[in-house]
Order: sequence, then structure tokens, then C-alpha cells
Amino acid sequence: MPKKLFLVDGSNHAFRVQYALPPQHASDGFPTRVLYGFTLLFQKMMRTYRPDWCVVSFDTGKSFRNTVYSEYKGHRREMPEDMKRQWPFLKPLVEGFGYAVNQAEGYEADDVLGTLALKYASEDVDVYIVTGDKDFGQLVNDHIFLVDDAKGQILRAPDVVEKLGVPPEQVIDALALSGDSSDNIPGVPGVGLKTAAKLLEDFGDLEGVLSAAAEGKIKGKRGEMLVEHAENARLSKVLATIATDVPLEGAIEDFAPRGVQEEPLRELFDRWEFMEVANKLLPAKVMVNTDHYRVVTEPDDLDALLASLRKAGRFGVALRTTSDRVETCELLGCGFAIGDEVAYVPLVPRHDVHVDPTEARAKVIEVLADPSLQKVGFDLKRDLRVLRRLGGDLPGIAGDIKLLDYVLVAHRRTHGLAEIAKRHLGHNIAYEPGAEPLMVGELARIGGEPAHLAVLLHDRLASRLDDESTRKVYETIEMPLLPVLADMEEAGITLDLTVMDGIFRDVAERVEAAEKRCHEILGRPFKVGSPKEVGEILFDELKLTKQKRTKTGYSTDAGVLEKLVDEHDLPQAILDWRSLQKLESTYLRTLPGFVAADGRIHTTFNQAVAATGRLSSTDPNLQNIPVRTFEGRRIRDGFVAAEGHSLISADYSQVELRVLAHCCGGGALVESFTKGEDIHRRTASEVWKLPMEEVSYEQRSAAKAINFGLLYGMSAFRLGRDLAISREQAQQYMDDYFGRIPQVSEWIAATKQLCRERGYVETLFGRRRLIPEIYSKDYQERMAAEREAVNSVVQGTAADLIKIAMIRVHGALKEGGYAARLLLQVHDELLLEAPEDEVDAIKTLVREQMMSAAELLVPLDVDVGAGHNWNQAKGE
DNA sequence: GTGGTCACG
DNA sequence: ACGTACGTGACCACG
Repeated sequence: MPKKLFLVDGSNHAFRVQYALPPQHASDGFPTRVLYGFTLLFQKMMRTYRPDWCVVSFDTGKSFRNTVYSEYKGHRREMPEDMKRQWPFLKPLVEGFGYAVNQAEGYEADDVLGTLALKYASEDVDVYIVTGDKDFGQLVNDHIFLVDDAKGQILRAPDVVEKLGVPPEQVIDALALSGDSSDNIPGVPGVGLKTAAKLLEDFGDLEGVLSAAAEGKIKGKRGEMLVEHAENARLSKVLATIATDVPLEGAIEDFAPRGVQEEPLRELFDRWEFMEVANKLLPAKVMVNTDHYRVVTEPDDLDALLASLRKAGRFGVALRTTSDRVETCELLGCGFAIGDEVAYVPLVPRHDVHVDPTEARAKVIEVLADPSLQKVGFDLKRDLRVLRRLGGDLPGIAGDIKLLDYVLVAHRRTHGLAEIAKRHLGHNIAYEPGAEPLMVGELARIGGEPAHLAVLLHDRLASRLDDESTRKVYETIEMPLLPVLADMEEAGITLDLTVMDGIFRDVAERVEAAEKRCHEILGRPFKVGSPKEVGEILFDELKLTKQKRTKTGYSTDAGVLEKLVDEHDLPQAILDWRSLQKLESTYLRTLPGFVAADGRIHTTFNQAVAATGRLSSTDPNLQNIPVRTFEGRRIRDGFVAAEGHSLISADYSQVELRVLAHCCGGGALVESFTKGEDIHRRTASEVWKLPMEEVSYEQRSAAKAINFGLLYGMSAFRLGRDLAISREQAQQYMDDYFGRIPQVSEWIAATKQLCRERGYVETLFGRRRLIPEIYSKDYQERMAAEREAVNSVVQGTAADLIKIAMIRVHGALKEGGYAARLLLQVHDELLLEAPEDEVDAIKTLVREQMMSAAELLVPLDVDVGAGHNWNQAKGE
């Protein structure tokens, strides 16, 4: 049996895969389709083809032929964006599989392969060229074959005749006549492979055909074309000819497969999330060895550990505490990891630990407070706050796994340590909430594991930031924001319980009255709070007009009830009850319970939850305190400044529309913001083609709805409903709008297109959100994805802006030596607290810092006010 | 635990 | 042919 040499036309395979397979991405948005296509090929190579030698060749992109003939060949096939990003990883992938790469500088892959084929084909060596390129038919002989991997066929000389109509010797001439659109060979118009074969049969070779044509022996249109395009045909012949004389060094033995290179390949598969392939190809590996974890039980060991932490200068850290509330939790211990050295220091008394807990705690707090030591961990904002409460601190934060995962895969709803460890290390975490485990061994694992995982995951995740833009978001926005948020949470905001109690009594009384009224109207008691019961009463019993349905029954939301107020008294009564009951249960009753010993409420800002880049606030949520209605707004009277202080509110004016204007790069939006106009009025004047001063109140309101809708990807249906006009009329408004400001619809279309190409969108600052649903087969899901794409850019950019502003304000306050503090962020608003004598200076400082957070095509505007409570601060 | 509703930007 | 705007968190009823 002859031995087998496989020659892979890498460039050709890449393009074939690109158009044959569906788009595919790692969860951070990195495209993997081409890499996957190669992985499939190499798996087949290993299992089925089993070559004695194999070499993969790629175009270097600066080939001689390419340069000389580029003007004739037209543009070389333009490489799509996602393919370009994968290109640098192809060589490592080939080498990971143990195959050789040959990229002869200055030559095309075709020519390198042609040369190798001729050089090595012999009685003892069969050459198999893996390519979809028809050109290679010219090389086929008794020892050179083609492999069409897509179809799984091996083509020998007779197969070439069948496929191309001519034997290998005539392939070049045939292609010269017919051309090859996929390879940018022009040929003669109107001549396909069939005609070419026929002509060659009649006249021998290309020159025979051309001279026959010149002598008028070929009749009709075809003859004319051949005469006219004779030069083109001769040029095509040159283009179609594969060189076989490229100077190449080395011997065939260089191409002997070296077998799978486990570690490099594992790293690549890991990054691309080729889990199944990895499991099949690579031996399972224990990534996290927990056996050697230790519990520090002796004073000497504690000192030794602290010394090695200082010596290392960088380590993983994880506090272990009771309950989850920062204000009330107790510190149970602290895990440390220096590389794979993992130790847990218990900080509560245990019979089997011979270190004084008080002493140990002091030492741990001291080492963590050393700013020269770098710490990595998971959710270090929490650890920082716990330590601060105990008189310590946590400077020198070098990395936070939660934030890393967030910037890499923002579209995931949660970024828990267990989930991340499972995903990246295949490791199941031993974490057990609740009581301290009894056994020392168990304690070592549970206490040490988070610190160890932080170290292991940090390096893996940080290496994925190599994408410039994502790294920038992490390093210049999220990481610097972490201590700012910790300070804000720590500061908290005073809740005046007397004020709250006053409102509570009033509202509670009215809730009861409202419930009574509901019962009276119906004539019997019922559960006003049960959507099911309310739905049945309204629509089955009272036979009011049915509208929307939910999955489980009738919808009774506010929009539905409002439409029924003319039919019956009950809907309005229910609406009244609901709004009061909402105030009572969500705010008036619960907020006082969050007041800590210092009289203040300390919310938690979640920095890693919103897919767009926004913050969220929990326990309690201070980002949804009522403001729209008079009754609701009263609650803000309860949020007050400390004695001798004022609250200062600063909010960005129309920040999302300004971002949109900037994205559009010009047009009426930009012009209007630059002039400082009333943006809704201006929009109305554009849509109705009126002078600004003639815009009516209704027109301005409608324009406002349009502007709002723009940010969300509005539908004419919804706009019509909101404005109480017909769908057609709403569509007309939208058409007029886009007609007048074409930049907006152009940008929206371009954003959707970019999302389809890449599978993700980016904010102005490079924050990325992956949107896999953009490829959904479900129309509705796909449309929703398009809206998300557009909205994420705008909302996300605004979120980046205010985060940058927060970092700047925080820095400026420190720099200026002010006692004023940031307290809250509500998406486009910052709330601060300042001593009376600083108020004026702080108002100016905040406004300036916020306005200059970024330089956009339009100015950023900020409204500032101050007052004793949140209501007043927003008002004046 | 899920769904409906409603508070915010 | 089909549904109808983006992003959150909290409470209540109900299974």
C-alpha cells in the first residue's frame, strides 16, 4: 500500500465553512464558525483519513500572483469581519492537532500545494489534496487525488472528467474559457464548462480554439465573444495555472502528524467553548485540586501564611460570613490562595483551632488593608464593605471575577461563582450555606475554595479581555466603580421615620377605605388583590369588555382597567386600591425595616446584572421610589439629608436621546441639541413641518412619544395605541419622522446589520452585549432581538456615561477635600449629600463633572437642585 | 417557584 | 401570519 500525504487548502476550507455552516459564537461573542469547521475536518482527518503526512497551507495575503493580477482578478474575496477575527487562531489550531502549517511567504496556498503534490507524489506516495477549488483538477493523476470534504468524496481522474467535462490535462484550458467565478477567473462570457469541453474537443487546446475563432470558424455570438475576449482567456489561463515550482525547503518527514497537543488544544477549545469536542478528544482533567487545602490551626502557621502572602504580593481572598446582609453578618473566617497554595483562617472560636480569634482577626484585617498587596476575589465590593464595618479596608483590588464575567458575557442573567467555575473549570463548588461545618477538612475546602477559584479563574478570564474594547470597559469603568459603589452603599441615606409614619397612617387608612368601596360597589366582599378573582368578576360576572389575555386568564392591568372606567365604577375603584396598596406594601411598610442602626438605609448596588450595563439596586431597591404621581412622590419627603446637610440631585437631561443623536452622526437631532432647543417641540416641528412656535401641546406630546419609542424600537401599533390614533396614522407619523431625519433610520438599520454580522452590539465605550437571538428562526424572537440590539447601544452608552461621571465625581470630591458624598444613582440621576456650606460648590462640581464625562457630538446637559429632602432636591 | 402587576429610568 | 417598545426589582396570590 502506498503511504498517504494530505495537503489541505486552508484558505479554501475556511471560505467553504464560512458559507456552509450556520454562524456560531462563544458566549463572549467571539465567532467560532470557521474554527469549528476546521476542528471537524481535523477530527475526520484523525479518525477516517489517517494520513501518514499532512500539511495545511494558507494564503499569506500578500502573494505575488495576487498583487500582480489583482487588477484583473478584481478584489480578492473580501474576508468577512468574523472570519478575520478567527484567522490568527487557525495556525495554533492546526498545530494543536499536531499537523504542519506551511505558509510560504509570497506564494498562494494553491501554488505551495501544487508544488508539494508534484514533489512528493510517487509509486509509494499517494497525494490527497483537500480543497473545493476546481483548479486543482489539473494536477490529478494516478497518484494525486482531490478530496471534497464537504461531500466526503475522493476524486480521481475519471471523476474529474465527469465533474469538469475534461481530463486533467485540459482543465486549465477549460477554465481559461469558462472562467471560475468563485476563484475570480473571468473566462469568456457565455462559455461554461460544458461549452469549453466541447470547444476543446473540436479544436484541441486553448490556442486552437482561439485561432479557430479568429479565422471565423466558430459561428455566431459565441465566435464573436471568443474573438473579443481572447486576451481575457489567455490571462485566465495564467490565473488558472497552479505553479509547481515554488522553492520550498524541508522534507516530507516534517509533515508527519505529531498527535494532539493536549494543553494548547485544551486552551483553545476552552476559549471557544468546544466542550463536546474537548471531552471526546482530550482526557478529563482535574482543574481544581482541593486535597491540599489547609486550615490554619496554629499560631506559627498563621504567621507563616501572612509572611508568604506579603512575599507573594498578590493573592486570592474570600471572606466567609454568616447571613448575607452586610450590616449584620458576622465574619467566620477568611480563605487565601497564593497560586495553588490554599489556606483558610477561622476567625471564630473552635475547639480544634489554637489561634486566638481576636488576634487572628486583627492580623487578617491588617494584611488585607495593606495597599501594596494585590487581591483578586469574587464580589469584592461585599468583602470590602464587611471589612470596613470591622474597621478594616481592602485596597489594592486587582481583579474581580464577578465583574470579569459580567463584561465578558453581559447577556447572562447571573454571574455566580459556582456557575462560572462550572463553565470554565468544569468544577462543582462545595459551597454550603448555613452553619460552619464541623470537620476541619470540610472547613478547609469550603473556606478555601472561593479564594482558590478566584485565582484560577482570574487568569483564565483576564486573558479573554484581550479584546481591546472589553478590557477598557473592565479596567476603566467597572473596576474603578467598585470602590465608589462601596462608598455609596456604606454612606446610605437617612429615612425620616416620623415622616414615613405620617404618610403610612394616611395611606393605610385609605387602602382600607378603597377596599371597602370595591366591596360596596360589587355588593359583596372579594379579594381585590387577586388578579384571577378580579378578572372573573369583571369579565364573567359583570360582562365588561374583554381585552387582553394573559397565559392564565384575563388581563386586568392598569391599561385594561382604564378603558373600562366608563362601563362600570368598579375598575376605577380597583385602580385606586391598587395604587395605594402598592405604596403601602412596597414602600411605606417595608422601607422602615431597612433602616440600620445609624438611621440610614444602605441599599446594595448590583454591578453585574443588567445586560445593558446599567446598575440595579436591591434590598431595598432605591431606584424605583415613586415620582410620577403626587401621592407616590410624597414618599420622597421621607428621604432626607442629615442634620446640617442638604441632598443634591443632579440628572442628565435627555441623555439617551443625546446618545442617539451622537450615534446618528448628524441630522436634526444633533442640530437641535446643539442649539439647546426643546427636543420634543423640534421633533414635532419636523414631523408636521411647522415652525417651532406653532407646535401645539398635543403635537409636542405625540412627538415625545415618538422620541421615546425610538429608543425602544417602536411599532406603529403601540404608538397608535399610546396616542389614541389609528395604526395607519401612527405609521404616517413615523414615516414622516424618518423621512425628515434619515440618519436615525439609517443608524438603526446599520446597528441591526452589524449585530447580525457579529452576533453582538457594542456601546460607544466598547461594552459588549451578545444577542444570539438575532439568528433565531422565530420571527418574533428575532424582531425582539433587533430592538434589544438598538436599545442596548443607547441605554448602555448612557449607562457607561453616568458610571464614568460617578467615578469622576467621587474622585473630585476626594481631591477637593469635600465632606460631600455620593449616595444614590438612579440611571440618569445622582443623589449626593453635602454639608450646607459645601452645597453651592458641590452643585457646580457635580454638574461640571457629569457634563464633561465624555465628549459627544452634542453637549450633555445636567439639571441640579438641592433641598432638605429628595423631593425638594429634584424640584429646585 | 411562577405569573401578574406596577414602581422606576 | 402574527404580535405589538427597552432595562430593572418587589409584592401578592396561587399552585
